[in-house]
Amino acid sequence: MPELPEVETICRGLRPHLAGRRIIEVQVLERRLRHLVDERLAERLQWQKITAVCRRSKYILIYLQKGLIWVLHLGMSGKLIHVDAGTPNQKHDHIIVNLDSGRQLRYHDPRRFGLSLLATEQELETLPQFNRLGLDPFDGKFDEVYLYSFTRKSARRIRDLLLDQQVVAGIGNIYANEILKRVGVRPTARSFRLTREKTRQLAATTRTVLEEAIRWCGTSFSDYRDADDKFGEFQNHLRVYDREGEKCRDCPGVIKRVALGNRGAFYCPRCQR
DNA sequence: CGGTGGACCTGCTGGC
DNA sequence: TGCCAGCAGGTCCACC
Repeated sequence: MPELPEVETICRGLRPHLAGRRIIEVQVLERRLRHLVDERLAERLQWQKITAVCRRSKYILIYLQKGLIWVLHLGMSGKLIHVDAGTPNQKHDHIIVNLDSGRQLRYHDPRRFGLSLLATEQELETLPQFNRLGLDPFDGKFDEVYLYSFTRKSARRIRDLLLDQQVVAGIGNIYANEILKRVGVRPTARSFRLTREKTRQLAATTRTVLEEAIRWCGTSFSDYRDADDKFGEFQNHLRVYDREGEKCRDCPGVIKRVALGNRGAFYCPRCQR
C-alpha cells in the first residue's frame, strides 16, 4: 500500500500529535506480522517520551528518549492512525498505544505484511532493512549520475529497477508506473537502453511526481488512509495506474495493462515508446 | 552474480 | 445469490 508519498503524509500528520507526548500504555493484540512482534514491545515503550517522527524510505521512525527508535512498516494494507481513545476497535487493529494526551495511536494491518521493531540509533543503519537501501529520491545526491550508474548496467525492465529499494528507496508500483508515463518510457523497456538524457529526465521526474503526490496527500486506491484516517487525493490524478482500457489523458491512446512479474504494469502504447 | 517467480496474508471484485 | 479465481500499494527467499 503505502509508498513514499503516503508514508510521508502519515508522518507529517502524526508529528504534531506525537512529538513531545509520553506513552502511557501499549497493547499488542496480534504479534504475527511479517516478523513476530517483540514480546517485550509494550514494556519497552511504556513511559517513553516521543521526541520525533521521521520517514526513511517506506519506514516510519518514531524516535524515543535514550536513542531508542520504534520502526514501523505498513506493508501493503497497513494504517497508522491517531484517534480518540473512545473510537471502537476495528478488526485488524494490532497495536494500540495510549498517549498522555488521552488519545491513541493504532497500528492496523489486515494482511499483516507490515513490520514493527525496536532499534537504537546506532543500530538503525546496520539493520537488514536499512543497510542496503538506495538513496531517497529527495536526497541531494540522487541525480542523473547516480541513477545512470544503475540503469546503464542492468538488463532488467525499467519498472522493476525503479521498484528496487537498493536503487531508489521509496518507490512502489503506482509511482513507478506514473513516473515512466511522464517520461514517455514503457515499463517493459530494458534499463540499459535508456539514454543518459532519458535517465536525467527519469531522476527529475521521480522527484516531481512524488512531490505532487505528497501535495495531494497520497493515493487512496483502497486501503490507504492518512494519520487522521482520511483519504488521499492523488488517485484522481493518476495517468496510467489502474486505468486499463481508459483513454490516455495526454493523447488519443488507450491505457494497456501487462503482467510484469505478477504485478500489473500500466502504460499508454502511444505516448510511451 | 543478476534476474525471476513464488510465498507470505486477508479482502474485495467480477465472472459464471 | 453464491462460489471461486484472480488481483491488490511490499518484501524476502529459493532457485536458475
